[in-house]
Amino acid sequence: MRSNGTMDRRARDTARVTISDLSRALSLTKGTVSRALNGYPDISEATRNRVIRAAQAMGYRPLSQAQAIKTGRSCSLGLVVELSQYDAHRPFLAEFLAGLTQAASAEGWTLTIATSESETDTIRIMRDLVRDRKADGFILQRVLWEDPRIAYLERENVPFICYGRPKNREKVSYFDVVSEAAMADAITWLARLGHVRIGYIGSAPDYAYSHARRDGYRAGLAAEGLTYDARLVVEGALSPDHAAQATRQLLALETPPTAILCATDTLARGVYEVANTLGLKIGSELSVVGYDGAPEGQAMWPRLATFAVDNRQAGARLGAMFIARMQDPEAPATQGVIRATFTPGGSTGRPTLTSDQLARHLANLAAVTA
Amino acid sequence: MRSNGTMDRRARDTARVTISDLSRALSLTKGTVSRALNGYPDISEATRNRVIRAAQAMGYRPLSQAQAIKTGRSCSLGLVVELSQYDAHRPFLAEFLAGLTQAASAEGWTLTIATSESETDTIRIMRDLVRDRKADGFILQRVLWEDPRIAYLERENVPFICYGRPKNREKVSYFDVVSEAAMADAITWLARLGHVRIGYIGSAPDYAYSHARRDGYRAGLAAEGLTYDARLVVEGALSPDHAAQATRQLLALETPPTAILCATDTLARGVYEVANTLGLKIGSELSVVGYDGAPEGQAMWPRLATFAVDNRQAGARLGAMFIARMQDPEAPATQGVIRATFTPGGSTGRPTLTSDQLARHLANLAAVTA
DNA sequence: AGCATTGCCGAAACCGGTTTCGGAGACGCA
DNA sequence: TGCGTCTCCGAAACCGGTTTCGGCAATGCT
Repeated sequence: MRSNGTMDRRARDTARVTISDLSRALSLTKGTVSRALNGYPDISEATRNRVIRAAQAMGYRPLSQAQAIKTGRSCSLGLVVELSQYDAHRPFLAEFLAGLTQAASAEGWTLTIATSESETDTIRIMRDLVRDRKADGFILQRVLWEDPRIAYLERENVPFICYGRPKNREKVSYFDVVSEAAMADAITWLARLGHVRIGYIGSAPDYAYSHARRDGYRAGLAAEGLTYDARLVVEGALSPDHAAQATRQLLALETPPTAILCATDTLARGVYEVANTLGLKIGSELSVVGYDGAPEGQAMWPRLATFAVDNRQAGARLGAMFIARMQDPEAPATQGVIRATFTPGGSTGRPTLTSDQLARHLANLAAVTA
Repeated sequence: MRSNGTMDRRARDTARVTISDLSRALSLTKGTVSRALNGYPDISEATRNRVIRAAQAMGYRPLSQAQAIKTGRSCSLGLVVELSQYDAHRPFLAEFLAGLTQAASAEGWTLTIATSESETDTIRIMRDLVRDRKADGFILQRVLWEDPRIAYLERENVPFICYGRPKNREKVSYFDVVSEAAMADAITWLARLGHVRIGYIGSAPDYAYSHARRDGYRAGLAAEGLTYDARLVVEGALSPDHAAQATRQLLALETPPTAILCATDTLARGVYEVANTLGLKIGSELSVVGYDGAPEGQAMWPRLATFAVDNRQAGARLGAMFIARMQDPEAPATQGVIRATFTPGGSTGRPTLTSDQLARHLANLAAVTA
């Protein structure tokens, strides 16, 4: 048994070709081979090529842990996902990880992932990870408008990159989906259908994306020549329940919205819930638009019109940007964006009732229920 | 700039206390300290305690990468998630990772995660990960009934543990949720409501869980004294579209089911879709039960009755089991299970129509539509 | 008292790399 | 021919640990 184990280890070890094997085969010293492979200028091109060729032929790959103890870099990017009460289920993670790991493994990097329960927990975990050299830096997702993680990492001089655009974004590297454009597009879409009063349910202003989406909503109204009415806006919703309450509030207005734009698909669930219990027909008597392209939107009936986010591409871009940044720390902050793509659904349509008619209809429905 | 970077590195390095620091403070050699901490028998209890106490006081934590190059163990467990066409969105991942990383970090381990696009890709990635010592072993999720990953890892003698129970499970370590019990419970629940003809839509038999759920369905029928009718069973569904087709097939029977049990929540989406387009009232004219407790079930209307799976606990248990196994490789395979918890929803109710009445009703609806 | 054990620790090699330093040889130039 | 310079590589220290080996002192035993 025991001997079996050791035999296996030995078998695996002999399978691995070390820098000593390589140097022996080339009749060079370890040091020379190392410098040749790492691009030191004091190696002639001839021997450098000879070394590289031999390394390739023998299948040599440096053991990153051995490098790490001298260089301090472990070639692994860290991701600490914070499990808050509301967005733990967000399924974007799988696709995002796919992109990240793909970009990482393309460069020979790996992804070290950890989870935390709170903000302070996150920072503690990040500290431990860099201290133990388990991560050279971090990808920050769900960035806050004023993110303590950014403050911490900047102070400690640990490399990082954001998925999202925080408040003071000039010096930080980020990648993001421009959801403000999506929100504006949604307004255009709804306005062309004939909607005049369009409500908005936004999420917590702590998050960076909340700002972008709210701004997009206002920009869209302006572009379509619709007047902004503060009563049509409810912000700070995080769960379907919050959104349901917001929906009831919006529908209780004397001139209620005929369409509601939600900052996330999850919030749209609350709108559906209220509409379904009231007996309001979604897609005609009330139009709804979400954002995220989450599978829950596909589970709704009628299917939720929303904006699909390519989280995989985001992950891939973020990973590539991060690694490039680690390669050349002198380079300035890199920034990039993509757009979300609209995916229509049965949840929008021409308004069959005007705002006034809708108010009366709601009164009737309430009377029937009572 | 450059000097800035090096200064930071030095600052971080001095912050880290090495085994040499510790040995110097104790007036012992590195070797003695190392053996003391690693439980070698040739160290007196007195000095061992002295060392441990000092280590704690000085905040010494061995650098895992340095250990790894000698021991071969990197104290990181690998997870390769395979992004198949259908279950990529499954949101279980976040909770599962939470459990895994929690268990890992409790023991000072980390989680290295990678993604792959196919089965052969997965095995290639696993091979690279152990070769480069980025993972000491693997957690296998979504295990297949006959899983090539298991065959590979057993052959290569790489430690692993399964989330799920494959075909030949005697010698493998696993943890699983006993979905067969849930399926049987679902039958009981439906039978008590008055359902006699209960359909079943199962997923691809490749997956290990498909077997458990199908068996549970049959066991439930037997327990309730209901006869098994092969025509009420459709298997091999992977997407809502497949499930929709299966639903149409079941409803076209001369004596259609008044309730449909689905192997997953995702499949239930297909049932809803057909019912909604036909105008069939879910929860009265047709009852539906799912499995997984996915958020999409909460987005459906009426809310899907399903079985919630505690993926976090599963992750935590799997992580702990794996690490324990690595600590003592001689130990026999460990195995454990938990049960899913039923979460009622509006999708089930007493059948307002018998099977025959439902068939006539469906004929009417079809006539109206045509 | 003499001798073989045993317990406990130091010394040193080792793991797989990186990095510094110094020197041999080729070369240019007077 | 002599000398300085430059190119390129070897030698060796180092990183932070682990593990083997050997020896000294204290014990047990006759």
